[in-house]
Amino acid sequence: MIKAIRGTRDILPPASALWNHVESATREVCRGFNYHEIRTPIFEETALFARGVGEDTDIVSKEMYTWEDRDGTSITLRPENTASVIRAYIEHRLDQIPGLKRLYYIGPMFRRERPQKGRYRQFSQIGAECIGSESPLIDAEVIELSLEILSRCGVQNPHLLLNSVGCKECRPKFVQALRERLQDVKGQMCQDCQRRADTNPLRVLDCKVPEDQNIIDSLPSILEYLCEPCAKHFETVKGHLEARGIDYEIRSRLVRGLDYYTRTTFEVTHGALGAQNSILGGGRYDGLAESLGSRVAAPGIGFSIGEDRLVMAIEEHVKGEELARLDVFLIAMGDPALKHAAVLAQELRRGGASVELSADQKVKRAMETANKLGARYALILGDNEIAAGVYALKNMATATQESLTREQLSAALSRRQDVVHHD
RNA sequence: GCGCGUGUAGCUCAGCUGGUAGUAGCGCCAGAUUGUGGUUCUGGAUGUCGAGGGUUCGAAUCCCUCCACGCGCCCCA
Repeated sequence: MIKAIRGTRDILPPASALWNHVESATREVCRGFNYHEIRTPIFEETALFARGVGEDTDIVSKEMYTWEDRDGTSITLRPENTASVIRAYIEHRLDQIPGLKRLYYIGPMFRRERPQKGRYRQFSQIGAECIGSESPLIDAEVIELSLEILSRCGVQNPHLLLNSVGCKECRPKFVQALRERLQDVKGQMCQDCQRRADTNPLRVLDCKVPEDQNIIDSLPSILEYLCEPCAKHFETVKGHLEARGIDYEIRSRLVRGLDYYTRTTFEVTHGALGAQNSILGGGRYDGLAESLGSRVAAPGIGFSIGEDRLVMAIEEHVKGEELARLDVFLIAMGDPALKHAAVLAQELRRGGASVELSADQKVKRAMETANKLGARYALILGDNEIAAGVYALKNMATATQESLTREQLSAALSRRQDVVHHD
């Protein structure tokens, strides 16, 4: 039997209801911030990611799904979406349209890594980008948006980590200083760090080996090397976050894996996600457009949320079963009742209720089914009801049943709907 | 890509040092006088023991390879 390939998975009901919940909450929040959806292709020319994300990153050097198209073009399934968004921005000259471009996206990304909990080869990201401004006010807005999405989706206790990685003026000076310092101390560090000290000194800062922490604490901090404009930018971002009542922790060791980041970088972690505790990552990318070969500047900042991890973070207390619960299981007995019931089902659905018409006319069997489906109500329609012009509505949880007129029925169900929709 | 671990009915698992799978729990199906479920009772179905190969008279149990999943590393969402 053929199975889903490694690192991919099916999302079935009722779990899929959680994904819908997350996505509709996202869309609502984005609309509130005036961010609008952009849909870019799932595959692009390989060069876009190589140049955008960076040749030396792990993503580009070993994690992309790349193949040669029939005309010889190298094509890659997108491993992330920011490069595509910037490409679209430039391609469609969105800089010529008034106002900043506030965009969001939801969709699958592909990276060929070893799958484990919270890491898949096809995974979904929810992201947003604000393009066209270098203002630190925008940094705060984007961070606020990201946290608001998490909050509205039901994530509890997110922890925001904040840093600045400087710009192309000041970061090289820091890397140089770090490299020099590491030459003196790397002998006392773990094997990995000894290797990183030469290959990618910034990565040393991310080391989690307990014995290395004291040494890492003694290493130079990027924040001490920020140039005047970068330092000022960072201070202003912090001020705007505080004005918004957003708590953050400065984590000068926070280095992100994509080459395009400049100045502000941030990450949100969440407990109980295992080794992949990062639920959201983002940062500013003022030089990205230029590195894609654009003559048009497109400074911006954005983030992406791991949707799989977001769902994982909320599934303890947000239940798909509840979100997907059937409102009404409609039991009709006899042919006239069945036809009457079909029309009633139409009306109730138009009123916003979910309604399943029982395929079984035996009340006992149908009630069993209603119970197994977890329906909120069983609605019974037989000769007695038709003769009396009423409907028998049974609350499955309380086992209470009442005879209602058509109007009373609508009222009873719409009251219920309000509750449902607020969750 | 590397290391460790796991893989038995739909799900959770039992199966001791190899002898040919379990009255297991939950679920599922059918019944207990035909307009009422969830608790009860009775009966029933279901597994190529992850896949392939090897050792053996004989393997779910030992060995090899592969696959999937979990944990960690690397890295990231």
